[in-house]
Amino acid sequence: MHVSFDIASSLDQALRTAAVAAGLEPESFSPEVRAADPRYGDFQANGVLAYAKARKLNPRALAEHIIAALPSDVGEHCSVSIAGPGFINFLLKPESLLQWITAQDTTERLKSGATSLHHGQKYVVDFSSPNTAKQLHVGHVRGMVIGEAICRLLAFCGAEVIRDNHIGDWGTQFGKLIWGYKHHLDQAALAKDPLEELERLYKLTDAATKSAPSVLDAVRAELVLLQSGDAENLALWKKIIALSSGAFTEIYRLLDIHFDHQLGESFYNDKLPAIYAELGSTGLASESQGALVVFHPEHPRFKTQPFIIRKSDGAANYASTDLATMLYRTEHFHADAIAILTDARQADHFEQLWLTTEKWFMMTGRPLPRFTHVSFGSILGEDGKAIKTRSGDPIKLKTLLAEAVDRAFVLVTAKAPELPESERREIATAVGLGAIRYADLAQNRSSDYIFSWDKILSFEGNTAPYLLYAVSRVRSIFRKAGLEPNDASAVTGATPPESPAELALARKLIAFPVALKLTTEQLRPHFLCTYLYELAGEFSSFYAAEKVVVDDASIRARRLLLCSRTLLLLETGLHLLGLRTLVRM
RNA sequence: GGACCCGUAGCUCAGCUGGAUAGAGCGCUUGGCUUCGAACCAAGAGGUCGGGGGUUCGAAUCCCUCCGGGUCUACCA
Repeated sequence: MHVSFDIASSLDQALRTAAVAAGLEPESFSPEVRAADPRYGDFQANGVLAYAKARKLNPRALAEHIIAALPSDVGEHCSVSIAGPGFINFLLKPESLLQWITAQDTTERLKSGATSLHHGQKYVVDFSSPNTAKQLHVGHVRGMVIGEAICRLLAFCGAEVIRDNHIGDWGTQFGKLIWGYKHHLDQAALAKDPLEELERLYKLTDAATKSAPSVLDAVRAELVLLQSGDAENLALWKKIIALSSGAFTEIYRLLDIHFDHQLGESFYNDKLPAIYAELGSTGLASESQGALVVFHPEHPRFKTQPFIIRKSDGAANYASTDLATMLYRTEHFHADAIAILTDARQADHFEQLWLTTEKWFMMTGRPLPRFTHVSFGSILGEDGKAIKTRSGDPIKLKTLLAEAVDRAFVLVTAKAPELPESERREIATAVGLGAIRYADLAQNRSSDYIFSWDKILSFEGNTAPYLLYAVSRVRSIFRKAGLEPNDASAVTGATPPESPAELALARKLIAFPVALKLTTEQLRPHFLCTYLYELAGEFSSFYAAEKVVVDDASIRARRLLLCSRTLLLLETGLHLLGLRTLVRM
């Protein structure tokens, strides 16, 4: 065993080797190496317990055998012990901690270490995917920031990532928009603020369809006309798309969100007849109440709840286009994995989509990619209900982001009035946008979360300001010492960590790969957030306990080394999450 | 009715595919700046992990059941 980037994996390998030598059945032994509670060591292996249990063996005795068979170099790097019912604990020697920390000296080095996690896999990530002609609001932000973070993380870990913004540019809302445009357009308002006017038309028509069935029929007719290629409706459609995409781009730029493709629903329009035909000929789809639907008899609910792939009026819906999208991503992009980000309320739809796709691809002999519906909960107000403005409308994303920056500016000005205003503005932008972003990432995406300005802008706790503050403190040390953080000469001659605070920080540093692995395997960025927060915490404790710039050259070098790598991991991690870091704040 | 998500300290949340004495932050109590940034750090109090069964060496985690909250459930996405 050498001190590799991913020590847990090295230990896993060593344990598997030892297990074979000790006479275990290798295919049924999984070492289960994980980061340990610091009280017990750096890593622990729990797999012996399960193996012994299944065979009614004494787990401690079995652990003894495995340890005795471990490759000899494991012992050079860590002390190994058995504890409790049969845990194997590994405590890295300070010299080995130093070796890892010294080696991980640049973002590129970290990336090359992380590459093995998802090397060779091609991911299509579908995120943001707003509806055309509606403004982005607070409900869109979580998918945007989680999606961007997931893309960056997967790419960092070696995957080839294709980012696709699957814009809703073809659905029923266009029936409404076109009908509204034809009957109630206010030209002056359109010239002044196109999105406001389009939104007004949409709301007006939507309300009208609910009170007058004849309007609903008219709206549906407009959609059918559009989807069958009517020239007038097509021209209107193009105009509406152009107006709204400009507004999206503005926000994407502000939040540093990027796409390789924007293949909206309309892109799949000409591919739909083939889908209907295939699903019909394989027998998966059938006619019901005039619509083309798919039932899943083996499923408790979807045996009676249909997946409607073509509406009774012949128009497409999002099941139609999503099926075409699955096919296109498989055949054209050759995706190994597809991840679609939407809020959890669409879980039914994606479960039906996947069940249908599995059967369809199986019956037609197509390769089946992995699929993950990366769902997430809603953002709630402090009253625990869906967050809204006083008038009951959703909060516009533009407004929310502007308020975040404004609030951060007030805080920055209070704490650092001596900085020039331009710099305070810059800091406020990074802190304000970072706070919104981090709040969306730090909590497990499965649950709803309660939005609170005071909480996300606090300098205490698991927040963006706390992490950015830690970064600026490390930078300050180097600035005061007249050094660059990545200056190798400042850290040459570093001795292994010694004091409790040094050791605790060193041990947190080496756990970075575990956090990356968890995050990208489960597509849950909060694992990385938790890790970075704990790292910043260990740094703060270390900083309070030990003076870094001391006279003794070797002590100074080893503490500067710890600072340098803390900075590297914090900045790398925060950038992967999409946050901008600061030199001063 | 059915399905899915959630229920952990007063509040907001972690707890990594069953592991060691369940952890943070806020709030509360107390201590620490003439010393690299105190927007910080250290210490303390605070829990029947919604209730009840079960599976086993071991359960916040898995199974069953009940309670409470949310979401979805045929032509919106």
